[in-house]
Amino acid sequence: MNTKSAEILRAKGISPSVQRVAIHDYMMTHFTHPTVDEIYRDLSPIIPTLSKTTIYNTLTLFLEHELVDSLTMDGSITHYDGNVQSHAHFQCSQCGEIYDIPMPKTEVPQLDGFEINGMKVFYYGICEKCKKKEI
Amino acid sequence: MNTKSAEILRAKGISPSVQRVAIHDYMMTHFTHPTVDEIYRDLSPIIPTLSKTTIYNTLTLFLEHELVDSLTMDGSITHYDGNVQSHAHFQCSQCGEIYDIPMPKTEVPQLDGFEINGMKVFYYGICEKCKKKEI
DNA sequence: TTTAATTTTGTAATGATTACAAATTTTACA
DNA sequence: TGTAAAATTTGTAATCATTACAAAATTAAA
Repeated sequence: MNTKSAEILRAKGISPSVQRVAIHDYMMTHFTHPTVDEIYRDLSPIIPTLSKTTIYNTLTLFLEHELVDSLTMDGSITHYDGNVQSHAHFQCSQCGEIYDIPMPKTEVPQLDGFEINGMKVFYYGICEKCKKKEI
Repeated sequence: MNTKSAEILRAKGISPSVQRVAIHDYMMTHFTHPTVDEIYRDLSPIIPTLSKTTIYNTLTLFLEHELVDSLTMDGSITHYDGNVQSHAHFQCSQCGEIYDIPMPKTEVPQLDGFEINGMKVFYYGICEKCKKKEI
């Protein structure tokens, strides 16, 4: 039971159950943009009764409290990101890996009457590793 | 049978079947970011035997030939866009509608050894229509 | 404690997408 | 033009991610 995660949850008014603390701690130590399945695979050995429904519920709760972010870069699987600082993402179309990259500076679009409260920037291409394999 | 669409397909080396021409023509006249279901709903009265599988296959083919673009803004449904010119998108979190907006100018990120060949920019917020309803 | 509220769990349902094989249509060319 | 081969479409079934839901377990409150 990670005390740091428990405190962060309590500070948000979220009661720190074993599952929530474990998932929060996982997200704070794995900035690998995991999917629900990956989290389940890694945590179920530690919490044998853990169910995927709990992971879905918990991540939705964390999203509402802005403790995590979600991204769907390829139209099928939702990835979660424990890094909620502003940054962009790059996905390699060869190996599928998602990399964090700095958020490019942009002017805020002028949309009269629209309220903007979020932005996601995705880049696509081939990563260095896969580039090297090509040769 | 739209001649213009048939020609565009032929120019790409795609044989212009009735279904492909109809779907292409639909995308060139409905810049509403339709889903497969919406396309199916609108075209099946015209082509009664049309199947969703064909729509999926055709859109995948069009994606490969860069005749359309796809976007998954909310993690669940894939929307297709007949406008392949560079532009960004805004989705209203209230009504779900997707708006085209100009692509903001950005510096290209410096990623040594990475090959970038695509970029997607999504904004989220509340659109003018829903803003007015709030009052 | 006892009760109420919250949280988790497992199963079933849903919804989008893909696999696949049969049927149909199109294309190539004799 | 006729025929065979290739390409395309179709419908159904399967898959995969996600959600619904109600029962069980846990936690909090009185």
